[in-house]
Parts: sequence; C-alpha cells; structure tokens
Amino acid sequence: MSLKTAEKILLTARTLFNEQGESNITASDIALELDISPGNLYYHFKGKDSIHLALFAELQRQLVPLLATPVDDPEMLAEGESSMERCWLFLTVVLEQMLEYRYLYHNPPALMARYPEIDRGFRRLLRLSHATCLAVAAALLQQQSEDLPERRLLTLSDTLTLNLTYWLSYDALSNADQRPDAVVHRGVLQLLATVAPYMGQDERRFYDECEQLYDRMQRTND
Amino acid sequence: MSLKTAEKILLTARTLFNEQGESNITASDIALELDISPGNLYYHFKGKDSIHLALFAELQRQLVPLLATPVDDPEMLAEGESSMERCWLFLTVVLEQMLEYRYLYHNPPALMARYPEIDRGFRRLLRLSHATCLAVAAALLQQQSEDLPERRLLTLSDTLTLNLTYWLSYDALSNADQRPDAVVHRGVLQLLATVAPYMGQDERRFYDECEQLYDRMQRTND
DNA sequence: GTCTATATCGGGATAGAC
DNA sequence: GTCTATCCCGATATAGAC
Repeated sequence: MSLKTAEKILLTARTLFNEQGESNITASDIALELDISPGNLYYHFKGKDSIHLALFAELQRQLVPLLATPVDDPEMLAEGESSMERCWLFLTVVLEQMLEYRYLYHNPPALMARYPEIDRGFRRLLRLSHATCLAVAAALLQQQSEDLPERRLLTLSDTLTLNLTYWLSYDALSNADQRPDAVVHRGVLQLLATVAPYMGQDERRFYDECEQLYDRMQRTND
Repeated sequence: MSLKTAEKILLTARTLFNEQGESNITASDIALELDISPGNLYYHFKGKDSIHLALFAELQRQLVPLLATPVDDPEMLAEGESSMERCWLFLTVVLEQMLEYRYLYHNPPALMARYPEIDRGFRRLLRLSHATCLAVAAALLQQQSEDLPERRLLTLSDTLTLNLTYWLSYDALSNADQRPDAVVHRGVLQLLATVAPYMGQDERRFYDECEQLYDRMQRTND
C-alpha cells in the first residue's frame, strides 16, 4: 500500500462503486472506508464529481488503445489458422478490463446525464466498440466460403456490441447463483455463440471445445 | 384529464423518470410538473419510495401476463405458417410495453439496491423473459429440418433475453440520431436478426422483407 | 384533498488549526 | 497533507389551516 492518497482514493471509490452501485456511495463513504477525513478527501478531489471524471479518464486511457488494436491492425486477429484463439483471448482481456469499471456499465445514463464529458466519452467508446466487434466478426468469418453481405455484418456487429456492453449487467442479474469469477468466461462464450452459426467447421469445433470446457468449470462449482 | 390525482401522479412520475432519468427527479419535481403542492403529493404517496413500488407493481401487472402468454400456450406463436409474423407482432407489443417503463430498464441495479421488492420482482421478470424468448426461438425454428441441441437453444435464449432487456438502453445510446419513434421496430429487427442464421428459407425471406421495410422507413427520415 | 409553512436530515463543501 | 468543526443546501417529510 505504497500508493499516494490520491491513487488510493480512486481505487477505493472504484471498488465501492462496483460493489454497491455508484449512486449509493457518498464522498464520506469513501473517506470512511479509507480511514481518512472527508476534508482530506476534498483536498485531493473536489468532491465526487472530480473523482468520477478522473476514473472515467483512467478507463479511457486503458480501454481505448485496447479496443483500437484490432481496428488499426486487422491482421492481429485474422492471420494464421488460430483466429478463434486470438479472438477468445482478446475478448477476455477486454471484458476483464471492463469488469474493473463495471459500475459504469451498470448505469451509463445516470453519469452521462450529470457529466457532458462522460456522455461524449461513453458514446465514443461505444462507437469504437462497434468497430472492434466488426473487426472480430470479420476475423472469425474470414475463412468462410460465401461471405456475409455488408448489411448482415453490421447487424451482427450491433448484436456483439450490445452483448459486450451489457454482459456484465445481465450476468449480475441472472447468474447470481453461478461462480462470480467466471463472468468473463461466460461473456466470451456468449459473444462467440453469437457468431457461431455463421462459422465453418474448424471454428465451430473450437467453439464446441470452449463450451465443454466451460461446462466442466461449472460442474466443479457444485 | 379526468384521472384521479393518485393516477396523475403515477403517470407524471413515470413520464419524468423516462425523460430525465429516475435519479434526477425529486418528489418536488413531480409535484411541480403537476401544479400541485409537495404536501399534496405526500398525502397520496409517502414519498418517492411508494411511488416506485406502485409503478413497478403496475409494470408487473401488465408485463407478466403478456410475457407468459407464449409460455403457457406455445401454439399461440407456433401454429400455422406465419410464426414469423406472429413473433414479430408479439415482440413489438412487448417492447412497446417496456418502452412505457424504460427508466427501469435503463438502470435496474439502482432501484433494486434500494427496494428488495423490486429486486425480487425484476429477477423474476428476467427469468420469465428468458422462458418467453425460449418459446419465441422454438416457434421460429420449429420448421427446421435438423433441430438445435438443447444447449444451443438455451444459449440463444440468453442472447435474446439480453438483447430484449437492454435494447432500449443500447438504442438510446447509439442511435440517438435516428428516428426515436422507431426504437421498437429496430429492436424487433435486432431480435429477429439473432435468430435469422438458424432459420430456413421461408422465414429468412420474411426477415429480409422486414429489413428492407425498415430501410425504407429510415430513408424517409432524411 | 389540497394548501402553506416548517422541521429534519444527509450529503456536499469550506475554513482554519496542526 | 491531514484533521476537526462547521456551514450550506436540497430533498424528504410532517403539521395544521382551509
């Protein structure tokens, strides 16, 4: 715990937001959890507002370059025979990153309404996600004999983006009983499942293996 | 405007919640909008809490029977040749109903954290939606030669449920520029698109027609 | 049923000592 | 940098007159 106070505040705030929901946490709660005084917190950040902006800036710094990778360099996912493995890994990393800031994905409109900056940023993030999903879909389908019409590919990317964006919320609501540490795996599987029906034999086989692997993981839970 | 005050309060609250976000509206805002005093509002409802519970009860009263229809009576969607038309209509009605209470879907965790009753109810609603989506998928795929393995059908229902639940939020974020009155149509199309790759020739043709119809609608917007 | 007036409470924010 | 003490304000909630 050699973090500076400012950093500790951001980390604690993020954790509390994730665990109890952003709207249920006050500046004093954060100070209390950290065993510092509210006054001290206000010395570092001018209230919840500037904490929120700082956290969102953090998320952008980490997620934007990550999401942009396959857009800037389509070869990254597509080349070789193992596009499936690459996509699987890539989506895992993305979802794990999102998980760290999941409070944001649980309730975008609330923050967007309060902070125009977050509003613009989140929409930008969503557009980027769409481009990323398009790249993922293209990589997975590249070895198909007949390729999808442009229109279909865009609709598929829409579905992928929606699933990616809201998976953490949906899973929290519907799979409360299952292993919480497998949220990310379930999410990746869900995304791959969306593309699965379009895939050829090889890719399908890999997907089936993932499915079985996941089922085995689930069983060890009982 | 022959509604009783209590009913007017619920209607106004719901409208304001939908337009400006639940967390940004206070009890006084509702009173102000209605041109009644805050005291009067508190005579009818003991604060925002009881308004929220009343609104959620309303939603349940309307949505539960609707979602349950195809679960209780699978023939409703499946019989005849026109299962596609029936599903299309059914999903339209469901989404329109959800649209009336969209503030809830924009931010489930916030309300669920505050009201255990809504927490239980929303999870119940989600389970029911899943069953409903399963029935819809089954109806659309009934005329397939080879039928989907159980596992795949469940995953598909998961995708449909997620898309149904979060479509209104996603559309509000990403399609702000497009016709707002077509949210529901876009949503239905999105849901059908998810099932499309599994469908046979006839169903596919109907879906393609929907797609073209929608595109024409969009163009009249310019 | 509806109003006005008022009490209460909690979170946001600042001043000034250490 | 950190603390204590305090102020401010908006939202919730109640009392009592009409």
